[in-house]
Formats: sequence, C-alpha cells, structure tokens
Amino acid sequence: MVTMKDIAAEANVSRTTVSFVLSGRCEKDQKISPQVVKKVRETAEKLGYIPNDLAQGFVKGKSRVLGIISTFPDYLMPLVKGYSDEAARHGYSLRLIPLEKDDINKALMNALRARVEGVALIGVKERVREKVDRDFFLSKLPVIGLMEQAKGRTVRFNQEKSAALAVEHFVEEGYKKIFCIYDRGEYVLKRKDGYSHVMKKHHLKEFLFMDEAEENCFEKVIAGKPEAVFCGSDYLAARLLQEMSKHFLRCPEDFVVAGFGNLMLSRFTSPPLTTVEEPYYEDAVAGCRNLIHLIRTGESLPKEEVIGKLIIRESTQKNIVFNKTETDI
Amino acid sequence: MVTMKDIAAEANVSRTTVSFVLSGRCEKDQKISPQVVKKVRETAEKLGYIPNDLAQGFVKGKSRVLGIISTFPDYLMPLVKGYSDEAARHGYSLRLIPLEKDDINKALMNALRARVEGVALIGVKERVREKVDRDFFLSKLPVIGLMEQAKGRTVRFNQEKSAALAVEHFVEEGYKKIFCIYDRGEYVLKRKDGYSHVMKKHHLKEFLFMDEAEENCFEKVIAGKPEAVFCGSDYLAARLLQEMSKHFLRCPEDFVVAGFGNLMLSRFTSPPLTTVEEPYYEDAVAGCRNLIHLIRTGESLPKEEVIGKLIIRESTQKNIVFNKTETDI
DNA sequence: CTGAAAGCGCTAACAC
DNA sequence: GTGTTAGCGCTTTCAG
Repeated sequence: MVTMKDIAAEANVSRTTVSFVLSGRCEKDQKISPQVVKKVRETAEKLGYIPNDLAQGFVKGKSRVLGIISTFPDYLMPLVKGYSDEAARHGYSLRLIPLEKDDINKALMNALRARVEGVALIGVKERVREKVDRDFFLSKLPVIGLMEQAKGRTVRFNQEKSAALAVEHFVEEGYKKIFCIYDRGEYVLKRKDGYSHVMKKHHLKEFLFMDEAEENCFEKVIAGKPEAVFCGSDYLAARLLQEMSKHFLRCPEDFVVAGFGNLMLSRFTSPPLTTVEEPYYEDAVAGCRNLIHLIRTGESLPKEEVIGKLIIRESTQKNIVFNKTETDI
Repeated sequence: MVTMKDIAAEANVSRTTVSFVLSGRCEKDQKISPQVVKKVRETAEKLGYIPNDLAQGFVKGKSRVLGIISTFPDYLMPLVKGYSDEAARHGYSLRLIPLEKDDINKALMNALRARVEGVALIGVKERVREKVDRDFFLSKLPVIGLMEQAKGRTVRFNQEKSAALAVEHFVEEGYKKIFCIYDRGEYVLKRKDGYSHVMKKHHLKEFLFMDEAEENCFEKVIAGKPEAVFCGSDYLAARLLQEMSKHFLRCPEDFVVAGFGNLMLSRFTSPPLTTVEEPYYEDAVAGCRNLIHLIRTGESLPKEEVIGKLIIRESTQKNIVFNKTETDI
C-alpha cells in the first residue's frame, strides 16, 4: 500500500507538503507553488495512492461514520437507505450495528468502540430503549431515537393523526358503520387511537376488533357486516381481503377497506389498497440531517410534525369501480 | 476519552501490560500475575475505558469491517441482514457503501479508502459490474459478486432450475396449457428459460407473454384461457391476480397461478401465492462466509449450487380449496 | 512557500 | 513476569 511518505520520496518533497496538497488545503492555509502541487498530484496518481481513511480518522479523532443500531427487519430498508443517502451527501458513511438479543447496551458499546460520530436507533422497541444504562449518556455520543437526550418525544411522524385521515375519509364518504382491526404493535395501537378519536368526534359507535393468536377476528368482522373497515396496518388489511375473497365477498362492493403503511404489498392486493403513506424514507433523511446537525452543533433541529398522506386506491372506490372494470374489458 | 496510558498510570503498570491484559492475550504469549490482571481490569472498568477500534485497526492494518456495495433497494434487506448476521459471528461489522449513478469504480475506491477487508456487491447489474477498471484488481481486495476474480459464475442460486420446479409441478398436476409471463429483469429472463426448458422437455406448446410498458399483457393472458400460469416474479403474479379479480375470475378455480421469489407480498395476495422461495438470507450468509474465507485464505469456497424450494399455497390448490373455504366458514 | 518534529492510541518485538 | 522502544499513516503547529 503506497503511503504519503512514498509520494514525498518520489516527488522529492516533504510529507507535510504532500499532506497539504492531497487534503486540498494547499490554496488556503499554506501556499504551495503550482508546479509542486502538480507534481505531487501526478506522483500520487502514478503510484496509485489510496488515502487511508482509517489513519485520518484516527489522528483527527473523528471517523466520518454514523452508526445504525437495529435488528434490520425487512420493512426498514427505506429507513436505512434514507440514512445512507443523506449521510453520503454530508461525507459520512454508515456502519451497521446489529442489535442482538435486545442488548442495547452492547450495541451502544460497539458504536462507541468504533468511534462513530453519531448513532441512530431504528425500529427499536420502547421496552428495549428503556434499558440503556444511565452512564451511557456520559459518553455524550449524539443519538437519535432515544428519549433521554431529546426532551419530549422524538417522533416526527404522528401515527394518530395520520390514521385519522383514513377514518375521516370514510366519514366524509357517508359511512357510519366503520370497523377497526388492530393488533398489539406499538404503532398500530396509536393508529387505533386515531380511529377512536375520529369516531368519538362524530358520535359514531366504535367497533374494535383485535387480531389475536387464538381467534380469527376477520371472521367476526365479516359477520358483523360493516360498511367500511380501517385496519391498523397493511398486513391486517391484506388478510381481511383474503378472508373476504374466501367468503366470495368483494371489496369495495360489499364493504370498503383501508390499510396503513403504504407498504409494497398494498399495491399488489386485489384490489389495491387505500392506505396511509408512512414516509419512512423521508423521515430517515430528516432524521439523518438532524443527527448530523446534532453532531455539529450539539443541538437538535426543531421537530416538525409530519402527517401521512392518504393514498386512495380501488379498495375504497365504491362508485367508480364498476365503470372501471367494464371499460377495462 | 480514557486511553490505555491513563489505565497504566492509574494502575502503576506499563502500557504494554495493559495492552496484554485487555486484549485477552495475557494467558498466552505473556504470563502476567493474576493480581496485576485483576488490577488492570478493575482500573479500566473504573475509568470507563472504551477500546478504540480505529486505532487498533490502524496499527494492525485491518479494520475488521466488510463493505457492502449496493443501491439498497427494498427487497434486498434480507441480503444485508444475512451478511450482517454472519459477519457479526466472525467479529466483523458492515459498512454500507452506496452505489451512486452506477459509478462502481467510485464505490470500490470508497471501499479501498475505508480499508475494509473485503467487499460484497449485492444486486448490482451485470452492465455496471462490467465497468470495473482492470487495475482495481491490482488492489487484491477480496470481492464477492464480481466475475473476474472468481473464474466462472459466482451464482449459487440457480434461477432456471428453480423456476423449473414450479412448471414441473404444473405438469405433474396434469395441466397442459401452461402460460408464462415475464419481463426484462435479468433474473426473470432466466426463470423464463426454466419454463421453456420444461415445456420443451414435455413436448408442450409454449405460451410466452412479456409485460411491457405499452400493452397490458395480463388481458391477453386471461383472454387466452390458460389452465395454469407461471409468472417470472411474485409482482407479476400479484398483478395477474388483480386482473383476474377485475374480470370476476377466481384463482385457483378458473386457472392456477404461481409466482417466484416468496416475497412478503406473496403471502398477502388473495389467494396466497404458490411461489418459489429464493433464499436471499441464506445466500447472504453463505456469501459472507465465503467472503471471510476468501479474506483469510485467498481462496473461494467451492460453489455449491442451490435450488429454490417450491412453496405451495392456495393459488394452485384447485382440489381442496372448496373444502377449505367451507370448513373455514 | 516548505520542512522538521511531535503526537494521535495501540501493538509487538525484544530486553530486563 | 514486566517494561522499553519503535513504529503504523497522517495531521498540524511552528521554525526556517
């Protein structure tokens, strides 16, 4: 591996000069003659010099690396990518730090050892986040996704209000008998609250169905003959559509269905699902920007609240679906 | 940040001793009295010492980091996770190196600069992989996913033979009029070849439909009244199911459908899709193991061929679906 | 404008 | 058993 020393020797200059030229600071702090600059650059090129970021990071005490702590479930790829893209724009790269056996302290220790400049926890459950040792905060490592360092909640995306969008849509369309299917998911429960809130506001009766291991709540929903069903996730919505199909019921004709998440699969159900977009990617970009700001200034960016976008697809298009089908044929 | 020097001072021993104790080599190369070991450990703990992996990597010339070059599309998360999990088992961690604007050489340069010990390219198109500068190979950086360094193909997973599994299944079930829907995807084309191969073998007429921007091939498929349809991807299969639903056709009753990939969405279509599992995660684990082997020995592990597993779900269960529906109600 | 010198935190021969 | 010493590749004062 060719080093700056080699270049210095080959070009007959000192290592300092090479360092100045190659770090691009030649035209600022130090003035170096254009010939020398040229020669150094050429020699570096000729010798096939490759800067050693490890050494640079070591001596400067900063790695230009951000850590991502997660269990990396499939659906979080957009978050990882959002962080990666934004980090790249600021000259950072990403290091994946797996969260194993919920041992958040071990993961944070790995981040510390690697001397990452900041860390983001993604998709880490509240229960796990709570277990962080108090003395971790002595390290002053900037972290996104931990409550302690950001007074109040870190959330940018408001699950409740976003869920309300879908339910309000049902109300506007004139539906009264609106059901809600949910499960124990941390966020799904918040979405259920959004449903309840809207129903109360409009003095409508709530119909809550929880998806549990033992019993098939989908059967019950169908038996209940709803006009519209709001599901706390696209997964739940897709399973409801499957159940409807088994019973020879059609959506949206028999009743309309909305999901939540705008997951890939919501475009591929029959019919495609109306859903609320949870902007993972954009949230990650914002989160990464915030993290970098936190690293640079020690301050968190002001938290803007984000509400999802309702994406209307055929699963709630009761009126036009017949036309559509006919013209399609 | 507390260093080994601080510990040495506090514990009244030399930095070397501290180094030996903390790197766990105390009981091998060097014999150090238990009291000293204990004292050093305690002092380290007391002072809150955190090893500097950067310094260690720098001095040893190895970073214990693997690079992943990719554009990180959503569906490749299982691959990333597979690499991450396996890397962790060998004491490595992962660095994400984004592939931007198809500039593979820049990405490889970033890997080189970061002094990762090896690199895996995931989901990088052939067209891009071909653009690697010849002199990159001078670096001798171990890479998985580039043809040049591994004579012959790197593929472990055989797309053709795996696709054949699904088509053979159709033949066995007695279907003769078997259609195939495909698109321009690198792998999808291989799966189409798998279909063709089986059809030829059984002297059956091939019915090929390509999904192109302008025209709706799904309409044509339906109009053709197939008995069974093999789709080159789960996406294509899901879209076919959507089209069937619009036409008030039912799967599997009117005709059966199989996809490819065992993507998340294949479990959530109505009905759930029969598909061929592409073992992303397992492939990644194997790939990572291979990469580490390559790093250690300079040799690639022998390439075992892997064939997918046919996952039979309701979309091809013509006979039993009625029973099932009835007992479910 | 250029170079000498010190040091970042850690490892590893080699003495003591 | 324990300490001395010399770097790893790079940055960065501070003299020349």
